[in-house]
Parts: sequence; C-alpha cells; structure tokens
Amino acid sequence: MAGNTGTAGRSVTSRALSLLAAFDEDHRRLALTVLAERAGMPLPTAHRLVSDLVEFGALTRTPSGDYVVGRRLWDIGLLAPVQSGLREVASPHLQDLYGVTRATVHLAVRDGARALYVDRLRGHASLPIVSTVGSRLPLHATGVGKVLLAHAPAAVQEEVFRELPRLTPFTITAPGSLRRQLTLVLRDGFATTAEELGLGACSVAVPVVQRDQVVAALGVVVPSLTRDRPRLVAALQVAAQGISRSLARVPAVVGEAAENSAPPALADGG
Amino acid sequence: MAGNTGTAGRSVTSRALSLLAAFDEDHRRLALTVLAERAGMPLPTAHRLVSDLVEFGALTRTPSGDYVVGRRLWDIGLLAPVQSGLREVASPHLQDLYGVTRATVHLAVRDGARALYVDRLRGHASLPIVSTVGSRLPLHATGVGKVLLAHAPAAVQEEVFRELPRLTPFTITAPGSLRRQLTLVLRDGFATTAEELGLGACSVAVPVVQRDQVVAALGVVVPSLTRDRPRLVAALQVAAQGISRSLARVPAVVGEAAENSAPPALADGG
DNA sequence: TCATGACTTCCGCTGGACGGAAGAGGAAGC
DNA sequence: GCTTCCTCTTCCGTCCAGCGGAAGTCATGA
Repeated sequence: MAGNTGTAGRSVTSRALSLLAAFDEDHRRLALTVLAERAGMPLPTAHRLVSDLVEFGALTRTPSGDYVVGRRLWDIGLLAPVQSGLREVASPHLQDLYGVTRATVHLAVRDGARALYVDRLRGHASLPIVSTVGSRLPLHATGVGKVLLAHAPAAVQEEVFRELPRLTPFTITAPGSLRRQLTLVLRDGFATTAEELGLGACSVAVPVVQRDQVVAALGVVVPSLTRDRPRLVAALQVAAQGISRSLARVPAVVGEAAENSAPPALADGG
Repeated sequence: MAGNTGTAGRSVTSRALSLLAAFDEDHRRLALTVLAERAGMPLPTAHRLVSDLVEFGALTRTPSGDYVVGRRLWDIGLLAPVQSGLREVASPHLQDLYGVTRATVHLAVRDGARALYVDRLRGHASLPIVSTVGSRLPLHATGVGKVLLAHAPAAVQEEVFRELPRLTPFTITAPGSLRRQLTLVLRDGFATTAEELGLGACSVAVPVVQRDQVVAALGVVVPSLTRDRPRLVAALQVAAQGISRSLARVPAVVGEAAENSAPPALADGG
C-alpha cells in the first residue's frame, strides 16, 4: 500500500480517524483484517476501535461481516460547509441545464491539483459515468478540469504538467498540446474533451465566475460532440451566467476549494 | 440509556465522536466552549481532541474561531451506502419531475418515526424550504411523511400518534383526523399537506414501490394546491412508477434504511 | 485601565489503551 | 467427518497517553 494515512497515528483519536480514512471510493466495504492493515495498526487494536465506531454509527457492519461507512457519519458529513453556498445557488440552474440538454451535468471546483465534483445530475441514458459527488478527477482529462486548470495559479499548472497520466488512448499527455488547449479555453470561454477520461464520453465545460474570479466549472457529458457542440456551449454559458449572477449576491464562495468560511446567508434561518 | 450525545462516553474514541455529534442542522458552527459543553466534557479535554480532529480534517476552524464539520468528513460520509441504490436509480426521474412541475422535488425514506430526506431538487422560485438532504422531518406534517406513515408498521404508527406536535396552525394534531387521512392515502395513492409544516408551503406525495413494498416516497412542494393538484399527482405517479420499475432490477434497497434502531447484534455481548 | 470571557498551555497522576497470545467460529479442502 | 486455514474475538498485565484543574494568554468592550 502506498503510504496512505497509515503510520498508526500517535493519539487514539488519530488512530480511530485513520480507520475511517481507510475507506475510499474503491474501498467502500472492508473486512476487519484489511481495515486494520490499511489503517496501519494491529488487529486487536482495530477491533476495539471499530467497535466504538460501530456503536456510534460511524461505521456499520454488513450482514456479511464487512464494514461500511455508517449513516451517522453521512449525516454529520452533510453538515460540512463544502461549497454549500455554491451548491445551493447552482442547484436550480443545473436542473435547467439538464432539462435542455438531457445530458449528465457536473459542477466542480478545484481542490489542489484535482477537480472536486460537488454536484451532479445524471441523465437516463447515462454513459458509464465515473464521477459521483465527492469524486476527485484529474484536471487534464476532464472538461471541468481543463476550465479550472486554465484559470489556476501557475504553481498548480506546473504541478499538473509534471505528470499527465494516460487514462485512455485519447488522453492528452503532451504538455505542449495541453498548454495550447488551455490558451484556447481562456480565449473561447469553454473547454472540451473527447474520450480523454473514459471511452465513449465527451464533455464540454465553462467557467463559473464570482467577483471576476473563476470559482467553479460547469460541464456536461455526452456520447459525442460532433453534432451539437454549439448548442451545448450556449446552454452551458447561459446556466453559468445565471449562477454567476446569483453568486454576486452571496458573501464568500470564493477561496477556491479551501475551507470557505460558512456563509451565514444561507446557512440557517437567521 | 438512549442517551443523547452527552454523557461524555468512556473511551477516548467515543468522546471524540461525541464532539462530532455535537453538530447538527441547527448547530453547524460551534465555538470551542459551546462544543465542549454540548459534548459533555471539560474544556481542556475538548480542546485537545478537537485539535486532533482538525488535524485530520474532520473539523475545520473558521477564520472567526468557530468550528465546522470538515471536508474530509464530508468525503468519507459520502461513501456511506445510505440509499445509494435508491438515489442513483431515482435521480433521473427526479430531474424529469422537476422539469415538468418546476417545483421543489423530494425523495424520502422512513427512518424510524421520521422522514429522512435522501435527495432533493430545488426550484428557482423556491419557498422557504426547511428540508435539505439529510434532514429528518415529522411524518405527520409532510407529504412524503404521510405516505410513509400510511404504509408503516402498526408499531411505528402508534409511536407517531402518541405525539403530534403542532408546527403551524394548520398542522393536524387530532389523531382521528390523521387516521382518516392515512386511510385516504392508502385508497387514493397519494397524500397532501396544506401549510402543515410551514406556512406558505403545500405538498403532494406518492409512494415508491419495490417488490410490493413501499420503500420511499416522492413528493413536490408548491405554494398552493388549489389549482393543479391533479396535474401534480399525475406527474408524481408517472415518476414514481418509473423509479419503481427501475428498482425491480436492483437487488435490495430495503434493509439499508431498515436497520435504523440500534442493532442488538454487537450490543451487550461486547 | 481594568474586567470579562474565550481560548491555550502546563504538568503530575492515574486509569484506560495497547497488543501479544490464545480461543472461537466457519468455510473450504482432504 | 475431520483437518486446515483464515478471520474474527476475547483476555489480561504492563505502562504510557489521556485527563483535567489550574494558571497563563489574548481579545474585546466598558
């Protein structure tokens, strides 16, 4: 295992947390043995801590004996102010966009050198979609990613360009190519991908702006772009401008993916 | 023993978790002092544990000094298999429903004696909406709640009927009235509310079925029902049947929501 | 300036966490 | 059926990490 959260944190708390951190998108259910190993601690220790976590509801044991993240943690996690202002404001516009395009719609922000998907609407005839809410995908191989990358600080771009992993035969791995594309993204106001992340999936994306800063990207995924790219771009731009306009009235969605101070505006009733 | 968050659990782990549990919908940001008090532990102890939690990313400190639930916990929480099958399947249908009605759309399951909102689409002209994903609202005062209540086991109905809190002047608090309504819900296949949860909000809801069992309820919220109730009911029923049909091909959406009460499995043995 | 309240740090005591080892449980294999 | 193998569970003596009262620091506001 690549040195993940392991190293068995010193404090009890950090150990318990490293058990939670052992779960990820590719490991949604874990047997105790695996869990202990991934968290980097002896089995009896894991066993004891896991009992506590289960009792609390942070983990749940399936009938088959595996552990999964529990509903209690789901509850609490939803309270996190992760782009809640942005999500709240954008939600209706995503709906509209879906209504017009009937394509899978994505809203993403940049989280370091990755695109963090904060909302998603999925269409009926959906392609094999990789992303779900909470996913982090590479910036260089997704539509929303290219938009976010084009508007990212030089340091981030540099980091991304250092390694451009090939995900399909069509993934752009030549720095020059990508660099040229980013220039076009800035000029034209939209980015596209063609089977660069997964076969059979193309995408278009546009920036979402707040106070002259790109705070998010809005994108759609479709089987092919040859036919109606202009139409999709138009629809996306209308939706993105709608979101941007609403964002102008909201305090602080900005601060990239970093912890935006919870906007009191939409937070609670008062 | 159904203790709340307090009582400062014995083990360090449970103490740390009780700090997380101190957050809820009405307390999304807490100062350290309040946090310590709500979690039922001395301030220095809370301080130390909170540091661990912040370091991990389970909590985040806002510039103002308050604590909020952190992004890391959001991530992990999203991995919970909370109705993920149901949500995934239902998502496109909710979109369609929104497209037709332009009203706020809800998908809820029963969680004990409450309606747990597992998904929501919010319209533009949205009324003051109380529910968000993860909310738990009373069964007797919401459209989806009445549907779920009508199809709930006798024991649950009994529990709900024991106390029918008044939320607005229009909340139904007379057991007889409610009982009669539930009968109609079963007969007609849909439930309605009229400003029973909040003023200015009415709702219609229908059941979602899997293998002859009601596993969820689908509802819309609108400012008034006088005009187009028939239209809404029709749209809801089409969408609900679409979901139900898709669910027939999916293993087991039930059970996930079922084990809400503390499973006696691990309980006293260890 | 002083008072107040919220947070942070200190430090000696102690009780809870640690984890090796041994015991159950159960599913494949002989 | 019996054996083997693997995963999970329980036990228990050692000892160190967590505990929390008390004192110190930093803002705010009177």
